[in-house]
Amino acid sequence: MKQKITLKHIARELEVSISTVSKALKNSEEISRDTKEKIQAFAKLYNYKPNNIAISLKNKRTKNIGVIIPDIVHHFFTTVFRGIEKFANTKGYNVIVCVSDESFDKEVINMEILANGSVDGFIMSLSSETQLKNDYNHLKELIEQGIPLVLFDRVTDAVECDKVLINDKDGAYRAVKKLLENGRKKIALVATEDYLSVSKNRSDGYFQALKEQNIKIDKNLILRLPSMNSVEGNEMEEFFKNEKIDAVLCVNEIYAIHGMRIAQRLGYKIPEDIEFIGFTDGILSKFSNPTLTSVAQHGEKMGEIAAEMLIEKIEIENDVETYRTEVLEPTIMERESTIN
Amino acid sequence: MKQKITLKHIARELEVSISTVSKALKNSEEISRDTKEKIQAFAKLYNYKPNNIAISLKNKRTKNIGVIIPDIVHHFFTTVFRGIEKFANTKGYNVIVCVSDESFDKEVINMEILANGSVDGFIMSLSSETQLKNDYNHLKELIEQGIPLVLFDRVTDAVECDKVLINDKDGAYRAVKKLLENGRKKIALVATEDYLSVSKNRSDGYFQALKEQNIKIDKNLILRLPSMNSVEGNEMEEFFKNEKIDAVLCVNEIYAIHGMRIAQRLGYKIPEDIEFIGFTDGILSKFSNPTLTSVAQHGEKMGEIAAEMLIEKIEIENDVETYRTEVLEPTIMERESTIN
DNA sequence: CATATTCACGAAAACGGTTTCGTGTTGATA
DNA sequence: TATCAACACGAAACCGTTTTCGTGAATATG
Repeated sequence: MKQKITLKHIARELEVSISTVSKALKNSEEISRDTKEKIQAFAKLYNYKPNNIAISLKNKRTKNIGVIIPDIVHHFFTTVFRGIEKFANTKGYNVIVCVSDESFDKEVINMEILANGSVDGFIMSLSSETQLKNDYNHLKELIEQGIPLVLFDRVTDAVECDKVLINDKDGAYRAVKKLLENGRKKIALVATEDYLSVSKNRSDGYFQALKEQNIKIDKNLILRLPSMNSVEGNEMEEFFKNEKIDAVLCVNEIYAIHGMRIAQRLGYKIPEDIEFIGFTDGILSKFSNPTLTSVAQHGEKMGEIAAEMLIEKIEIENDVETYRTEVLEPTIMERESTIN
Repeated sequence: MKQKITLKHIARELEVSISTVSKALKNSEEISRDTKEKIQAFAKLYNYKPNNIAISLKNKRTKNIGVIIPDIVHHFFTTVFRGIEKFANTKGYNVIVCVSDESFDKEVINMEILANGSVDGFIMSLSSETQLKNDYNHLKELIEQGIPLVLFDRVTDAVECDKVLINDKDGAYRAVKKLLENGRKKIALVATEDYLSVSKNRSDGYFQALKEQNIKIDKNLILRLPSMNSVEGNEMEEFFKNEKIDAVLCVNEIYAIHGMRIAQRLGYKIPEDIEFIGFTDGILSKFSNPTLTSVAQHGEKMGEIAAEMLIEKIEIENDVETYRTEVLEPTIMERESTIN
């Protein structure tokens, strides 16, 4: 087992000082050609690589960024992560991921652990519990300490920092408008509780599109489900039985796919009898039967932008406190579940 | 912007030495009650938290583990990652993720970067290019340096280290056996090229099950596709047109879902005319139409075990070089695409 | 009263680098 | 020959901890 070699080893072996070795390896003008060549050759031979931790301690830069997301087994978050990772890598940064599991406490703990020197900044999307509690002190403290933070997708107005999100409201608005243009009259909305910022925004878009056409909001056409990622229970089945729905906007893929299956079982033909549009243009939308028209959120792009914003803040010297909010426009991916 | 406080600050403020502060905060017996209380109160007031980097440098332990996977936008890998992250967190470890993107070079580079002090050990799944090149020197060097490594899922016999994988061959074997028991005669296999260890093992299970029933392998019943995650081109369509296939085993979900759609378009009824079984029991299997019978790989469990193995190796003092290979048994999740 | 213990704390080294500043040697210049 | 700059290198501080060892003062012991 050959141990990692350090400057000290090289210095001792070559009978020079540590500083000389350090300078020689950085090709400093201070050191003579001969000495440099000797040291560099030796270093290459023994495959010397500087210790990242020591360098981090010295320049107070870790070249790590912390990413805190509610869930990793989730197509949208992984696409964002891919964007982050790609961009970060090109800039020489590594990514430490923590999963908050939609829990406020975990979010806080993860943040505290990483904030003590492990990372140079954070990219995060709020856990649902955090949004429910509406408590953002951990984020504010971070900013107080001068640690850069970029929020994406699930953001809040309560803290001032860089943000990147998609225009959820507009996405929903355009989706509903499309359904209206297709002649649909009874457009349903399947959403989650409103404390989730994205769900609220999407609902707002739905309302606006209807209002513009002077269509009264029908509470019976709106279904609110408790959990984001599951469709346990038969609320949805009851919902589709009771109504003469001819189109549905769902705030995520799972609701839409599940809704389509129920509709099909109940004898509806998609898209002839009932049209479906979902959010989160993920793998399910592309492979479902029929394929699902879906509002694409451009996760990878979002990740790239978030990483770019963060690294810019990290590497900037002066701390002018100016924050940007980047809003991406969603794209409606038309597939078989709507008439196009 | 309040700066992070250090031992030095506390020492200066309270007019004691740094060592005294350090000891007091660790509740050392060496320090008097009075002094300890004073220091601890001060530290709490100013929210002192030790600097992780300094501690890492001191004890040569980062409490970070590096995870290198071929892709993050991939259900199986994310479930494994979740298992790793969960277990690691309970043990006080953080996880740095790098994506190799199926590229050998990226795998090597990511490894080298992290190996210089950033992590205490690695968990990884080989990139396809690495398996194709069959070059594992980067792994061997790692082990040479005494850095623990755990390989999962896509492993190799060429390097000695801890491994955790599922019995792919047996999963395929049992899947095919089930199809045979259902009376199927023309069972097709849709796989990738054989250099991917998992695809090869699954093919082997397919062969074995057929051989046991003295069924001759029919090359026309085997389709090999170039890419893991895409189904571009119409090879599959041609494949299903030309054959009198009555059952299909696919080495992943995407192939299976795509195959089912084509079969349906061609007028087959699933599962009456043709049965489908896929691998990777992911989100598609649960939500496809019909739902897909699938070989579950227990990714989360796999991740937990990998993390447990790694952390054990990290924290063990003596370096007895004894390696384990843990083999998980897959589970066949029966759904609508087969007759159960 | 002299010596041995205990107590409470500080000095300093160490982890592995970077960087500033000082210094002895060389050759050029006056 | 005395002076000076350039050259090539080393000493030491520093980043923020931990930990060993030493030490002065207070107390206990003979």
